[in-house]
Amino acid sequence: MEQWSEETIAAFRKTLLKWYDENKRDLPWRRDHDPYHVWVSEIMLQQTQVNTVIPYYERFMSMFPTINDLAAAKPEQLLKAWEGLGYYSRARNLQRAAQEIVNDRRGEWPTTDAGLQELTGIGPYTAGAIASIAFGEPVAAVDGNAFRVFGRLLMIDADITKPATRQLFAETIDRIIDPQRPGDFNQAIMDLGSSYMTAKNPDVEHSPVKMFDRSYETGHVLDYPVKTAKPRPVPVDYVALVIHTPAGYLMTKRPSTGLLANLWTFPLVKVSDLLKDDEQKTDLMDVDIVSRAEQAFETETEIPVSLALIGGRAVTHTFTHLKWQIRLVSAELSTVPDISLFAGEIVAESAFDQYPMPVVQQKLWRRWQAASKK
DNA sequence: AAGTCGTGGCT
DNA sequence: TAGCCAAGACT
Repeated sequence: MEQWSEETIAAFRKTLLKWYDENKRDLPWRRDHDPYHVWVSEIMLQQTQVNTVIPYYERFMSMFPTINDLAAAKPEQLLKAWEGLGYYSRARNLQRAAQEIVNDRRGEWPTTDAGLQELTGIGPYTAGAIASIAFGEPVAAVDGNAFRVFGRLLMIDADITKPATRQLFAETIDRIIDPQRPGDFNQAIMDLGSSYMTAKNPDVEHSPVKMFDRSYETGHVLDYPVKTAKPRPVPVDYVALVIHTPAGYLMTKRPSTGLLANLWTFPLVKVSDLLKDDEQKTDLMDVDIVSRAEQAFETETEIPVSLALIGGRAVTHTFTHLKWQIRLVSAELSTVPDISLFAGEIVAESAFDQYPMPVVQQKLWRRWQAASKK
């Protein structure tokens, strides 16, 4: 990898910050340096694009204007505000950290990189971002942009998917960051990484720092940053149970840990759980799926139902590591059953907007609506 | 160290 | 389409 002289570092800072001063994006969380504003935006922006975050951020700040409002909010209200944004543990950890600050620290923020990392949900990147932007600490904020920008500028050959590599980048950037304007420096790197130095279609020719870009000079822009590919999502078959009663639909709240924690969906049964140990999934016809789902459902709930398969292709929903393929089966009940043994509620359609539901449930609902209107 | 944890955009 | 990719943290 390249090593920059003090002169090069000084020139880079000047060039980068001049460009930033003239071209920085006007984003809702850049109106001030309030740590609460910086923090909420940084959590939302984890693995999420700016354009997706903006409306969530605006709505969130109107619902929870201060950290005290967030600390005191009902968890279900918070989850509703996060609905559709994904990585829902972020919302839970956000409130935990708010309570840590409000209750344990008398409302006083830690003001250092190290202190911020002690808060729930704040890791090395987010701590660096808050410390530099809100508190002026000259510390790197090593996110995907920093990996990409400095990986290319300096042609750093370390694999960024390996945890140990983060330290190498942090040490490298800590020597380059402008100690007078660390927050602006880090944000300038982010703006650069989302404009001229994107992953797929970079425009280095017009980049303000192209003179500093060793990968451009040598024709290896797209070879950086170095990373190993992630495994493909694993297909998993499910059956969704659409139980309609005069009072509404049977809905379940997912467990408080794991995928889509605490969100509400139609009851979902993994098809492999319906099979005997020696049976192969491909041996079963759809009618078998229905009868077995029925048996499993009544065993668990004692709710008498007669299920019918909703035809057509499965609803598919892909997560980072899983690909759910869901077939719908339905039952129309003329009376409201006793669900006291069932971990869920019967929810009127008019009350759906009060329950946080993941996107996959919204897909199932649309498919059910389309099928039931035929 | 390697898996887990969402969603939408883009090619 | 299928496969990346996007301001990561936690276990």
